[in-house]
Amino acid sequence: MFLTNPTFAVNLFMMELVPRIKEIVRSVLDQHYRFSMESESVLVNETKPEFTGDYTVVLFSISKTLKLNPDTLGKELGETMMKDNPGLFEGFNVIKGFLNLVIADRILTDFLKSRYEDPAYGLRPANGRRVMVEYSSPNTNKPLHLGHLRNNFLGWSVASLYRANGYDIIKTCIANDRGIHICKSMLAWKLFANGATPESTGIKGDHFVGDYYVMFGTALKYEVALLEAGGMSREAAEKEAPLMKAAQQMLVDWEAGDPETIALWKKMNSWVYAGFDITYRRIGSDFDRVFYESETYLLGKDLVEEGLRKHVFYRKDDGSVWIDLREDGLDEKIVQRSDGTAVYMTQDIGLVVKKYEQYHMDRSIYVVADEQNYHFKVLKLICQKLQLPSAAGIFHLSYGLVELPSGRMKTREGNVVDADDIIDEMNRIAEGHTNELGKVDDFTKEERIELYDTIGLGALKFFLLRVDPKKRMVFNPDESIDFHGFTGAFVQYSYARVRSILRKEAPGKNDIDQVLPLFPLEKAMILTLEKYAGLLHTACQEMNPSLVANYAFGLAKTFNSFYVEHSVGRAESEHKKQLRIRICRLTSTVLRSSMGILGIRVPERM
RNA sequence: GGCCCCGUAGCUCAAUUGAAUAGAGCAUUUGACUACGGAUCAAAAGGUUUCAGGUUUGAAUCCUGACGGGGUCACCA
Repeated sequence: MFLTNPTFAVNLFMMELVPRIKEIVRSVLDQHYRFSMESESVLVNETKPEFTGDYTVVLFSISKTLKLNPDTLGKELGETMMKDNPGLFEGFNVIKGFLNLVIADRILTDFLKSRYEDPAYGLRPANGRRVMVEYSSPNTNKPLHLGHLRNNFLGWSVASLYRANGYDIIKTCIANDRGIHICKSMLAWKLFANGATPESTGIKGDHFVGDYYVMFGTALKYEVALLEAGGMSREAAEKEAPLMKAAQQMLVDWEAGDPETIALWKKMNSWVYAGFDITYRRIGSDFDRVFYESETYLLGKDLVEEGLRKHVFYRKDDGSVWIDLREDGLDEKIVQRSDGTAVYMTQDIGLVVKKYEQYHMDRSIYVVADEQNYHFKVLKLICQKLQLPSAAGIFHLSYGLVELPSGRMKTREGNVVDADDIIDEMNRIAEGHTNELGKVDDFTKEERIELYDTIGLGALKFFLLRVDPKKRMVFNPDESIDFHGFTGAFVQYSYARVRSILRKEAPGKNDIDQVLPLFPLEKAMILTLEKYAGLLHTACQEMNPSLVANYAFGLAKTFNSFYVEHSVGRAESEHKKQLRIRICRLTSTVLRSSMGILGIRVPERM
C-alpha cells in the first residue's frame, strides 16, 4: 500500500481530500501516540452546517482506546495536523468528540486549477480487471414493463460505474426464449390469429406476441371454469384443461425438434426480438453478448457428473440428483430431474462455467430482482462447493420490484405499466413543458424530438435510479413523474445553464490565486466537485447508481444557489470571473459525466 | 408455518454503515425576474424514525419481543 510507504509520501499531495485527511490522522496517531490503525477506518464526515469547518474527524472510538479525554485528544491532534501539513488547513475547532477542520481556500483553488480542463476528471485509468454484468434478461412472450426498465437502467449504469473506475466491462443478457410460457403464446397464435402478423396488424412485435399470451390466459380461464362447473376441482381443472395439455405437448414437440413447432417458435421469437430491439435502442440498453436459454438449457449436465464424483451431489432412488444444503442453513435442492434433464439451477451453473471459460472475468454480476435471492444464494454456494474458479466472483445484485400503489405488477392481471407507453408519455409531457416555456422555438423538428427524448427518458431514468436499488419502490401512474426538484430535468436544466454561461465566457490566462478568500458558495462548489472521484469509487464498490444520482442533484442544487448569488459575467473582479468560469467548466464536466453514468444525456439548451 | 427483507414528514425517498439539533423533493404557505435561463432561488411549516423493552458515552441504524407489509420455500424459469 502506497499510503503507508514513506517513499510514496509525495502522493499525499495528489490525493483526494478525505483519504488525505484520514491518512494524516493515521500518521499522526502512529507517530505521536504509537497507536496504529488503518487510515480507512478513521471516521471522517462532512461538517454539519451548524458548525464551523468542512470535514470532521470523529474521535470517540480513538479516544476510548487511547483512554484520553476526547477534547484533549482533539486539540492535540488538530495542532499536530496543522503543524505537520502547512497550508492544508486554515484552522480547526473541537466540540465534544468532534474535530472540525477548515480546508484552506488555497488548496481548493489549486485543485480547481489543476483539474478544470480535464474532460476525464473523476475517471480512473484501466486496472486490467474485468467485470461481467448480466442484466435485462427478458422472457420472449411479452413486452417489457416498468420493472424491466429498472433492471435495464440499473444494469447499464452499474456497468458504466465499473468502466469509470477502470474496469473492462462485458454486458450480457440471457434471453429466456423457451419453455411453457413461450408455448402458450405460440398456441394462442395458432388458434386465434388466422395468420395475422405484426406487419399485417401494424402492432410492435413484442406487444403482438404478448397479446396472444394474454389471450391464452383468458381462454384457459374459460376452460377451467367450464371444467369446474362440471364438478372438477380447480387444481385438477387447471391440469386437465385442453389448452394446458396442448401447451405442454407443444413443449415436448419443441424439445423433440419438431420442425413445424421450431419454425413457429423461430418466427414468433423474431417478432419479439424486433420489438425489443426498438425499445432497447430507445432506452440505450446494449449488450456485448446475448445468451439464449434455448442454447444453454442443456448445459450443466457434465457438472452434475462432476458433482456426483466429488460427493457434492447425491442421487436418489428415482434417479434425480440433489444437493443437501441443510448444514448451510438452506434446504435440499434438486439439480437434475429423474428423467435426466436439467433444471433452472443446473443451467445456471452451466452458464457460469461457459461465461468464465469465454471471458475469464474477475467478477460476474447478476442484476436480478430480489425474488430470486434464495436462488442466487444457492447458486453461489453450489459453485463454491464444486470449487469452480468463477465461484468467488459471483455477485447477485438484487433489486426491489417497482410496485404500483395497488401492489405488485402482474402481466397476466393486466395491471402493468408498459415500458413503451411510459416512455411515450414522458416524452409527451416533456414536449408540453418545453413548448409552454418556448425557449427553444428556433430548434428544428429533429432537434426538438431529440430534446423531448433527452428530457422525458432522462426523467424516467433518474426517477428509477435515484432510489437505492435494494429497496422496493412505488410508482404512482396517476401522478406523472416530476420535472421539478429532485429530478433528471432539474440536473439537465442546471447543465443547460452552465453551458449558457460557457458559451459566453471562456477561461482566460489570468491565474486565480488572488481571489481569496472564497465566498461560501464558491467554496461549497469546489468542495463538492472535489468529492466526485471518491464518490464514483464508493458508488462502484456498492454497485449503487443512486449515490451518483444524489450527488448529481446535490451538485446541481449547489450550482443553482451559486449561480443566483454570484455573477460570472459581471464578477467583481477579473480574478473572480476567472475563478467562476473554472468552477463552471468543471461543473459542466461533472454534471455531464455523472448523468452519463446513469445513461442520461444532458442538453445544451432546453 | 420455516427462512429472508422491509416499516423514517401527508406522499416519494436520504441519512457517509453506531455520532452533533434525522435531511431532500413533491404537496401547503410566504417572498424574489430592468440580473449570465424562474424547469430557478430564498424562507416557513411539517418527525415520539410502527410499538415495547435492552446494549452503548452515543441508536433510525445493533439485540429481544409484538404489530403491519412483502418475498421465498416446484422434478417452473
